[in-house]
Amino acid sequence: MTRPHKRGNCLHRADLARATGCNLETIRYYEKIGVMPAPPRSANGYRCYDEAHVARLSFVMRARDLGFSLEEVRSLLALVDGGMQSCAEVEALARDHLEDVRERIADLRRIEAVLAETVSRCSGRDVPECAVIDALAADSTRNAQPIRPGPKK
Amino acid sequence: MTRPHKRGNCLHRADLARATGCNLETIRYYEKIGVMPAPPRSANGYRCYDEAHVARLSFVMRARDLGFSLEEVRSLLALVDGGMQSCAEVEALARDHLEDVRERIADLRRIEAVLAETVSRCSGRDVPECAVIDALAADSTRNAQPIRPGPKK
DNA sequence: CTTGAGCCTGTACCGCCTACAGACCTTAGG
DNA sequence: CCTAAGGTCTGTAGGCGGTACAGGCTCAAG
Repeated sequence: MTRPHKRGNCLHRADLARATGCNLETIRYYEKIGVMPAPPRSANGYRCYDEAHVARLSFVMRARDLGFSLEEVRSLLALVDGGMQSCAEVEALARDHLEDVRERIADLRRIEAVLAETVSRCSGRDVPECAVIDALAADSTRNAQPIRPGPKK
Repeated sequence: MTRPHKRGNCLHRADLARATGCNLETIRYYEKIGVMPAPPRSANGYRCYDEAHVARLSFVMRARDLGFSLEEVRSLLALVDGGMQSCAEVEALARDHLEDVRERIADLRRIEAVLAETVSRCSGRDVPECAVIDALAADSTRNAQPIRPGPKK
């Protein structure tokens, strides 16, 4: 055994971190913002976690992996904790999030297209003309107003 | 004319904001972090911008729209400012960024697939069983270690 | 006894802004 | 001339989602 500190069947912070793959400090952070409950403490003041905490933090981590914001995670947890009369609410939350994800994908694909097209026009030679710079410098596609638009009340 | 304040042919912060679509406060922020140069001031202490500032900030905004980080923007600007002997360096930067964008898309598509599949299994009825919750609670796919892995090292 | 690991707390920092407080200046209207 | 409205200035706080470090305990092993 390399493990120090006797523990009365309780998991310390590092154990919880290892069990869930969560960063050590993040556990404390989640406690501070109320995503994880403040666990009981053992006599020395150490946090004392159990399997329920492992399950909850794993839940949180999986939700985060799927891109749910902490606010969304909080909502999910509230629905789970609240006896969960309704799968429908959870589903709505997940569908909203799915919509967000799809929008982000669409945004990135637009960016990808512009970027790929631009890069493809690069000569690759060491000359002062640069397609990328030109594309960025060209006053096209951006949504700016003309300067001093005249009497605009 | 609705515009207050006489200006000796100089653009004030709000003018620059309007001309570029940039947020007013962000201009000050970009100056603070060195992405925009500190402009000359007129007698009253107001920042005094010109067309060159409009061009530069537009450049920055377009790069940001394409998802370049401010650090990357700084590099692009340095290459532009440095006489630009080499389009190759700019191209490399843009290609790297394109790679990043593609990876982010791939990540999001994986998330989308899981989310869509999970949501599709929802009953939609007001019942305690919920495919989303089950999926999040199931101790599958995440990269955690077993608790107390015994003598390790 | 000393060393080292692990834990505790609080706080600062990261990127990228955004917003507000409190002061000053300018201009138009009465 | 005075006032009100709006622009500008500065510094600083907040927000997301953490991450990291300093300074101080406790604990177990050598």
